[in-house]
Amino acid sequence: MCCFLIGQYSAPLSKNISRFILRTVDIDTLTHTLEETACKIPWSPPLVNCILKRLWNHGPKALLFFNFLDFLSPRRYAHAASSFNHAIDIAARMRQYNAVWTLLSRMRSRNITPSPLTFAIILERFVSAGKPEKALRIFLSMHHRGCPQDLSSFNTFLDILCKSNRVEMASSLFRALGPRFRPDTVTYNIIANGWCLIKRTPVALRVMKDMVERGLTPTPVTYNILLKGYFRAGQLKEAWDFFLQMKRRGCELDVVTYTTVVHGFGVAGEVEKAQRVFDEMVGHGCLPSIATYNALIQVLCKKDNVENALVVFNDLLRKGYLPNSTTYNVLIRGLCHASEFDRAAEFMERMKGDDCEPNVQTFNVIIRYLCDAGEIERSLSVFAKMGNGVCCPPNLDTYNVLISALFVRKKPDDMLTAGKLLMEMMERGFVPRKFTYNRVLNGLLLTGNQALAKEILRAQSRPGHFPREIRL
DNA sequence: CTAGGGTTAG
Repeated sequence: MCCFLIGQYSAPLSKNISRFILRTVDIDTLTHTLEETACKIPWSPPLVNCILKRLWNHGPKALLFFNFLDFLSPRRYAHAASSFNHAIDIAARMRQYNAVWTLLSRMRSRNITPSPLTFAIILERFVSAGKPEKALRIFLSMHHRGCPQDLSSFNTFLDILCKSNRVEMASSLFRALGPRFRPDTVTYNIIANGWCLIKRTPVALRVMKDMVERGLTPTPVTYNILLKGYFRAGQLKEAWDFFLQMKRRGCELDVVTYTTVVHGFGVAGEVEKAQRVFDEMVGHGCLPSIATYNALIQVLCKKDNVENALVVFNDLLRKGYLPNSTTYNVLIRGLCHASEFDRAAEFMERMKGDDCEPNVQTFNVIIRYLCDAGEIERSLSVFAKMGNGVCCPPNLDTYNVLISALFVRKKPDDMLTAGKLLMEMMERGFVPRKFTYNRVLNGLLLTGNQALAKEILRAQSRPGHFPREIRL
């Protein structure tokens, strides 16, 4: 009963708590209030995870909150493994690697074994921060930290490398360690997909052949990977032939296959062909999913016109499909692209009715297009609608788009705004690109904003600062 | 977060 209630209320409760945390600027007030109210809140892992997700784009506060709960007596609350994973993910994204290791060892001292997921998170962050060799060392030694290496963690690591365009490294690792882990179909699919991601479809085909020679049977997933690869590489004819061959040979054509083809032809400008494949799939016993609709809508927005996309949107509603946030974001982008900002705003309102709240992407699209149209003020007011980060915290993209837009007109005031945004993003735990950082700093110095420049320099010297370095 | 399809421009 108790669990049921907590589960039921954890969404609104997490919203209130995370709003309070985001709103409170003063760290001592924050800590005191948390201390005073902690005993009245029914902490549970789902609730804590919910809050951590809402604080995702404010890393320092997320870690502060995590840390606060971690120091309550274990009788009152003890973090679950999943919460540790979230905290580790957040720390790693802020590139606070010391904090990552501290959290990992604290996890073990609380008798929680780091799971393969914990390591997947760590490996992913190191690879995407441009440190694949470091990631490799971590992978090779993870059994010393309580997590065994097996085929599935090997596959995960290969996949992480491939998704960050490190196929060559994945491939040589595959050759070197393959015998030890006994690769399966999944392993081969991951590597083939890796080559497809960098448009090397012939190599992907070779991997597929190797797989067959090794006695493994390709699955529908394998074929879909290759099919998508041809489209991505711009090999339309090969893609079409491959699709026909799949049909001829009686391969299972599933909804993913059709979505790939609709999207592939559409973005290549062959809208009619995309539409035809979309129309024929039902006759072949395959119902479109919302993703298929999203693909078609995006294609019409990009290569045809928004009004036709809206026809398809109304059609899916009539058929009883539930649009998701991607559906709305695609349409909103289409409307923005046609400079229909007011109608875009209408759709943003409409989202709320369909229980998909506008998300960061929604805001980012509108902010981006407004900036492109030179409407900086309007863009900033949409940014302010993110509730100063209380409703929908901005992410790295939001700041990047806005800051670079502030360099277009040569207004001194814009530099001041850019400086404030840079300061804010750093307070929220984002690591600005060197280029952005230097550009804003120079801009501030040239426009006589020495004070703010100094403040930024001070903040820079203590990374992850809010309002002082988070101690773990 | 052991593999495949929809969101961001160029």
